[in-house]
Amino acid sequence: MRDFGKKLRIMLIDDNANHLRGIKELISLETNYNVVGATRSANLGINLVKKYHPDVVLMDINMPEKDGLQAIQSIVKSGVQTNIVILSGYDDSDLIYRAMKLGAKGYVLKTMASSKLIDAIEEVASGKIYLPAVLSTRFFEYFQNAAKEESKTCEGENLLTTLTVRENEVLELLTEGINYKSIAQKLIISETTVKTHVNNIFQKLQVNDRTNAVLYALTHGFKSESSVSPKSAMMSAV
Amino acid sequence: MRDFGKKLRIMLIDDNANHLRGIKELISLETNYNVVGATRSANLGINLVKKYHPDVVLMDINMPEKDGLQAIQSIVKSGVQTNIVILSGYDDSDLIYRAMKLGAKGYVLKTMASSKLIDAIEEVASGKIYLPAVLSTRFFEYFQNAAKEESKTCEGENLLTTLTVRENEVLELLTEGINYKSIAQKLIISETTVKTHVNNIFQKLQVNDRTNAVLYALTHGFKSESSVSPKSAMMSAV
DNA sequence: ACTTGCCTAAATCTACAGATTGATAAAATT
DNA sequence: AATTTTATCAATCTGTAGATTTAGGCAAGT
Repeated sequence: MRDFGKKLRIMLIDDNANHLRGIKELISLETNYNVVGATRSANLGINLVKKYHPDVVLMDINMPEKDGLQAIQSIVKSGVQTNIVILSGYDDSDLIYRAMKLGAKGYVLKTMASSKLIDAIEEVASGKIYLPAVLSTRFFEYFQNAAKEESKTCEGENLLTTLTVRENEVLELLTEGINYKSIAQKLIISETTVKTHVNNIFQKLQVNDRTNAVLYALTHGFKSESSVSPKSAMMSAV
Repeated sequence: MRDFGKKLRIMLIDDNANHLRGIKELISLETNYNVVGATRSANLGINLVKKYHPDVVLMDINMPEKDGLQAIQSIVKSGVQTNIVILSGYDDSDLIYRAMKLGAKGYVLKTMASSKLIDAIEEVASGKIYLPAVLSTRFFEYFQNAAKEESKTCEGENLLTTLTVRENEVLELLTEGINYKSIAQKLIISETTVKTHVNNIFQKLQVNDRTNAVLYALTHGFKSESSVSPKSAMMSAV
């Protein structure tokens, strides 16, 4: 939680000198903020963040030297506890999506009123997310679209449901890339029995080999019985 | 875009009779809304939505008969163009996450001021997302956490980067579950060359067979060169 | 000129995958 | 009681996967 007794330490990163100065002046007007760094270089900015651990980082996302998204990643990966607010000229849904996915806590357009920037700083500093309604809508455009695409692969008579309990067990081991012999040992049955099961699985999943069986399983939401917590495994797009 | 000349057609689904009545009365106070249906049954509600195509569906997410999340899924799957606003007593981050992922356009807590509900209706009816700041923060708690978990699997010296261009091409075909002969035909090289590449891939990825190579590729964010648009493939958690 | 890395390829060989057929016994359905 | 499904196993056979070794051509860097 934010300590109102102390000034918020803020870091600015923007390759555009004019913007940098403008923002700096804007923030200087606020008595309870303290600009601990301002730089036009993304790489330098990242190092400064690591050194000074600011409460909030205001960062442009369009920088020539280093991609803003990469910069977010670098800072997040570094483990420094800070709150990144993206300053962007664009409201592309996928840019917003990626920035937020990488761990940005706020996103503000440069065209927005400067008061929004102050709002953003306050919100993220107190552990909240700041994403104005317009940008939130943009974000969800991408997010829900991606989710829809994904759900398509799970649709249409999921053949996995036709598998018996035993076949599920076998398939689970198959998806771990284990060979017949090891599967037989793990399930304490003979290797030929395993082969029988695997063949039945192939027929049910309408594939010809284990690689395709595993692919089918993974792209159709196969979950092992044992795994209680459904591991999230959203991917790519980053 | 919303046509302000016509009244917004609204559907209510809430298993709690008192809530249902309360919301109905609340909405009736607004002159430009038209409640085209109100039911305590989730299943009936879904059918009513299919029949009457309301502009907005206000739906409780805690219903005994059918899970609210499933209800969202049913409506979205049906292809009916409508905007679902979730009414919930809980602000669990994963509940919000799942509801939004399934395609809900708004999320309002029952404890919130009734004016928020009106706001939500207006926003979603005009194609926007309505997610109050508190709930947005909750949503991103889950979202960013999931993304972090995911990124872990991609971390640590991604061996995929060590692959040559050609090896990448071969690996891509491997991940499609194609055999040596077909790969050779597709790349117009001999089968033995393919084997050589595959063996090199195995060594680089530190695996012994194609199944494990494919598994490694899929769990470490393998992307083919050709795929321009990064297909999102976020999964599970639903 | 020399080294290094990549793509290509052949030959050989072992081991495992996968197809096929057939059979038994228990369990669940009807 | 009769039938179907499931789980188990055996034997056989073909094909492919994958390991290994050797090697030529080619491009890029030292």
